[in-house]
Amino acid sequence: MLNELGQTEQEFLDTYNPGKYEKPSVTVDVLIFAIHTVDNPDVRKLADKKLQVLLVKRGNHPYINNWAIPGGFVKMDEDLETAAFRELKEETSVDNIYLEQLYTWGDVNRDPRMRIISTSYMALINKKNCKIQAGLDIMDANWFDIEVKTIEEKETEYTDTSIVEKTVEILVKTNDIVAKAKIKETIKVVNRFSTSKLEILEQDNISFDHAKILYSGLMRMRNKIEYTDIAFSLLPNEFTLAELQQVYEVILGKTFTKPNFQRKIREKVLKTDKFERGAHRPARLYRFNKDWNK
Amino acid sequence: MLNELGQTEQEFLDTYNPGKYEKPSVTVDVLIFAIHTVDNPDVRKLADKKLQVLLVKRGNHPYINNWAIPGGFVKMDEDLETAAFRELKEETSVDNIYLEQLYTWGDVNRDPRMRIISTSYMALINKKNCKIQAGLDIMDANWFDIEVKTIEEKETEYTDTSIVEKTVEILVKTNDIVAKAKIKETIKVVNRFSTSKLEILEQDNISFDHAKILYSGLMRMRNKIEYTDIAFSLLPNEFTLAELQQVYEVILGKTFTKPNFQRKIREKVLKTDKFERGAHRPARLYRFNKDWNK
DNA sequence: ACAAAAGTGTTCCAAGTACACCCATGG
DNA sequence: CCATGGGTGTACTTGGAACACTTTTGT
Repeated sequence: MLNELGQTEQEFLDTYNPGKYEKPSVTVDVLIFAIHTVDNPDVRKLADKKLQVLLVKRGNHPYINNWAIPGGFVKMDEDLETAAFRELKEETSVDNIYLEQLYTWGDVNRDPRMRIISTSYMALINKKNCKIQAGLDIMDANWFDIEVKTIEEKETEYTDTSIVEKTVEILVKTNDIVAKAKIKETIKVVNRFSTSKLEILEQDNISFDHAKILYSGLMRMRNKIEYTDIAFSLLPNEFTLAELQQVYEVILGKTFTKPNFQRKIREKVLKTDKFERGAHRPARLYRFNKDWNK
Repeated sequence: MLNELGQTEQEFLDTYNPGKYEKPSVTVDVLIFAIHTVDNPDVRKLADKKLQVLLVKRGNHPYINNWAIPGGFVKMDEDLETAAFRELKEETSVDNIYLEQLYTWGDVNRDPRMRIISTSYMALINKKNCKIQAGLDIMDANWFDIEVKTIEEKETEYTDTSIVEKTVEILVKTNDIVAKAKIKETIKVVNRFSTSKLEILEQDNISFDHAKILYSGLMRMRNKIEYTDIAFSLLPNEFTLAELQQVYEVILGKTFTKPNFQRKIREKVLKTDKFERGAHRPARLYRFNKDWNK
């Protein structure tokens, strides 16, 4: 089969010039989430749990000394997902993890250096399996507690259109570092078509559009925890039902009553014969039932 | 604030060389779905509905004369989403549409010409609003009926691992063109971690990895129709409940009973005073209730 | 009249929600 | 003994699935 120039496929490929056009750079950014357990000095009280994200400090312009989602350029000889795994390993050296592609961010001016298109991934890890390693050109890496607050929610109704504008504040912090951003989410419904848009209104100590990436990762997590297994990726192989409940609560930002929660997740777990140690009244340990959706 | 070389941000940006590393090309591919109504000569019988996708014929190597998802390179001065809208408009010239980012495909050897990373989008359109336009380097564009058949589903169970391998055949066809592919989906669960992989086993008359893109678009559609509004994007502003039911059935590949379906979508629609015309027994027209989830 | 589709009601079951209660244990 | 959390049962409500039935209209 010949093309319009009378070339065979081999001839076409041999003369093809891939450098003809200017190209954007491509990076991967990996949101690494974990649950942090805050041990309580009073044994009778339950240990608290917090949702955390791993951020790295930028060592160069732009956003020098601000915090960013770990990531880097995709190499020419590695798949996109391989690049994400590589970035993840450079930070955490985990063996077995959950990694999911989230979204690709491609606005023209996301990065002041040049056109960069970035595919974001989300990793959920069990903190006991990982040690944070400082990367090469990274000055520092740290786990940040996450707080999301809705500041304002406004709805405007027209005949065939409705616009919902929601302003949220994302705050991430360690014991002595704070970074934050104010984000506006606009959901517009015109007739039967809905569109959604994210904007950064203001930000402090957070780099690029990373607050948007973090926010959309959190929202994806909230959605997926309801109908998938992802909660278990944040826990060790064996866990108590109270721990599992805490994970659901900290991600969804709401509370459940114990009997109802246990019925809700009944099919997703299997009893073991083991019990936790060192607690007030040791609770039974459970493990994930991989056949729950059959 | 100075970096390690003692540069200010402006100095850094002025001397920054974006061409240092080799870069992949970036494209967008837009899956354009629509519902086709097959009018029935017998007025007393209900018109049939089919799910269709718009494909274009490749005019050059590789995969010359095979069919492909419409798409093209992202320009340096346009956002990723803008590029997707541009591609969509080049094919359909629609005014108001649903467009959603699906997934970014970044395997090293997706394209024999060079390294291409492609972000796929999904558009759902109402066929009455669009005329197909042949693009510039496109020989032909056509609506294809879609059929998905599960060929085999095999499950292997180990102590801590289970592997589900599902083989499906995707067949797209017009009156005189057929293209098809066999795809294997592997879902592996190790302990509490699940991973999923798509492979093309064989394909005929379909270009690149586009069968994978089409398959994952179809699956996304099936998932989203259950908890979102997307079905309405495929219909005109006013529709009968039977039409809406047909859309659900054709996307999910299963049937509903009328009373149950109507209760299921009761909250999502609003009655109008109008009735359809020309039917055996004209049915009431409904429209989308944009406030259904309040 | 009858075929085909529009349109409505009733019953059953499963999953979620609210709430009430007893049991075990460290301080 | 009592605070704190572990563990269980019961009743109510909601949404889906199955099925039975009446009404309207072109041929």
